[in-house]
Amino acid sequence: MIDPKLIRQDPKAIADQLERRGYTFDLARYQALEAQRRELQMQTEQLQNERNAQSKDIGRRKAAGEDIEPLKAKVGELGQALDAAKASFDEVHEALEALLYELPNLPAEDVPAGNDEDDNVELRKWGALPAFAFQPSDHVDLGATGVLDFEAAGKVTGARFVVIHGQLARLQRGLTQFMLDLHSGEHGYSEVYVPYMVNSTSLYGTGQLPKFADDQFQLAGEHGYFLIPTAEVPVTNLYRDEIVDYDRLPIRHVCHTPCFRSEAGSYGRDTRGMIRQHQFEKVELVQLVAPGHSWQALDELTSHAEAVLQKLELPYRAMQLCTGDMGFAAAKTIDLEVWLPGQSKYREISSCSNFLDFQARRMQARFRNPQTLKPELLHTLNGSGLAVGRTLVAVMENYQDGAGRIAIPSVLQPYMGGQQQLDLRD
RNA sequence: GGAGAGGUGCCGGAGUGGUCGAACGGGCUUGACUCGAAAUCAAGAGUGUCCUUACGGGCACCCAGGGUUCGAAUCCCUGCCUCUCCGCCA
Repeated sequence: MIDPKLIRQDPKAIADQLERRGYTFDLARYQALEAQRRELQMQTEQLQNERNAQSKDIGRRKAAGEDIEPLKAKVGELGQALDAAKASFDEVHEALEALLYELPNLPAEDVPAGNDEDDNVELRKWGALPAFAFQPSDHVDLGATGVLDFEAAGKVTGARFVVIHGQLARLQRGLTQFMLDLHSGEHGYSEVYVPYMVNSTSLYGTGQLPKFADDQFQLAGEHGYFLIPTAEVPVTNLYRDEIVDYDRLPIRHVCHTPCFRSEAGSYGRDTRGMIRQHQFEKVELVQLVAPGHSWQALDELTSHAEAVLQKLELPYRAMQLCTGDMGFAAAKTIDLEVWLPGQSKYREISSCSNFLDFQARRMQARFRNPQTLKPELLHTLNGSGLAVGRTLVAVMENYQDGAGRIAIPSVLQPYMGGQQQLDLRD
């Protein structure tokens, strides 16, 4: 969440910055609530002060053997006034908190203004687009031999799931292994295994709740746990309510999990194939760093995700998201889009964001400043490195040979028993 | 699933109704000693929040939420979590 002090200091400036990303901050409502909060809080605390003082006095007089009954009655009345004041304060305070929890992060200054993905800015392109001597197929047609079975998934579960068979399933596993090995071996990330279900507090921490409850899968039953929409949630929340030593920074984790998303509100989109599924595999990069290091960390994290695409020799471009296309918690986001010959389009395969202290404030994820010895909020970042399902799609489409086979990128061959190609008809 | 024990500050660990934001020990900071370090000695230091230009002051926080009371770390209820034993089980 945005620093409440900052908002109090200059609500108009905050409203202006939020307006950049298309969010209208209800200034009048905020200012009314804030004025009430201030008044009621001062009143409540003063009453509390009085009650505390008089109760202590009772203690003293009792010890001295005095008659305390009249005093007890008097302080009892004070207590009732206090309860009433406190109830009003709680109500206003809660409303104010709710308002603040729904505010998206402020976009960083250098984020281009815009409404949607059409206003995103291309930062760079990498790799030559593959030239085919034939009309390239998309992954659905390539997998139609049965290795990608959407019908079976529909029977077993429903729409937006997939069953992957044989060598292709192995290739997806190989991709996952390759990414984990690369990030942990060469990029300095520590691998971590986490629960695939989380409690609601964790989702508040990273910002999926309260606003995006519809995007989550919640389990029935007494716990009401949620299936994770991304490893970002459990991994970042590892540091909720923690004060980490400065010399442990930066914290870097790589984590492979399945991700579960309801995809509410995207009913008509990407219904074909495995681009948009309710369940997909992802290797996630998460960093927690000292403030002041986070912008550099974002560049590094992005380059780590790019390294995967480069080693797989998949052409891609890096896009800076405009204010209107960024996620709720992000101050700045760079998307990586991989080339998909089957669609003749670049499609998102990674999204790398700096959240500054927005998530850390919600989570109270802090470190101890070695100079002041005081706890301060960390900065959090994350990015896909990469979305494995979509990477599998990209490998299939870019490495197809027009005869039902796909070449296996050389970095993946060790994970495929040394095979150089894969026959989709097997 | 059954039975029991427990959750206190950065860590360990006292505290069973008032003067307890919390003994004691460790760790930490500063100073003394030292060429320097270690050891030792002395002093200091929780977190959040509100008011205040500041100085300073208030309030809250002993797992969480309720309750009893003039007053709760301490008593009662509920929940969550941890540990031990029995049963079951991948």
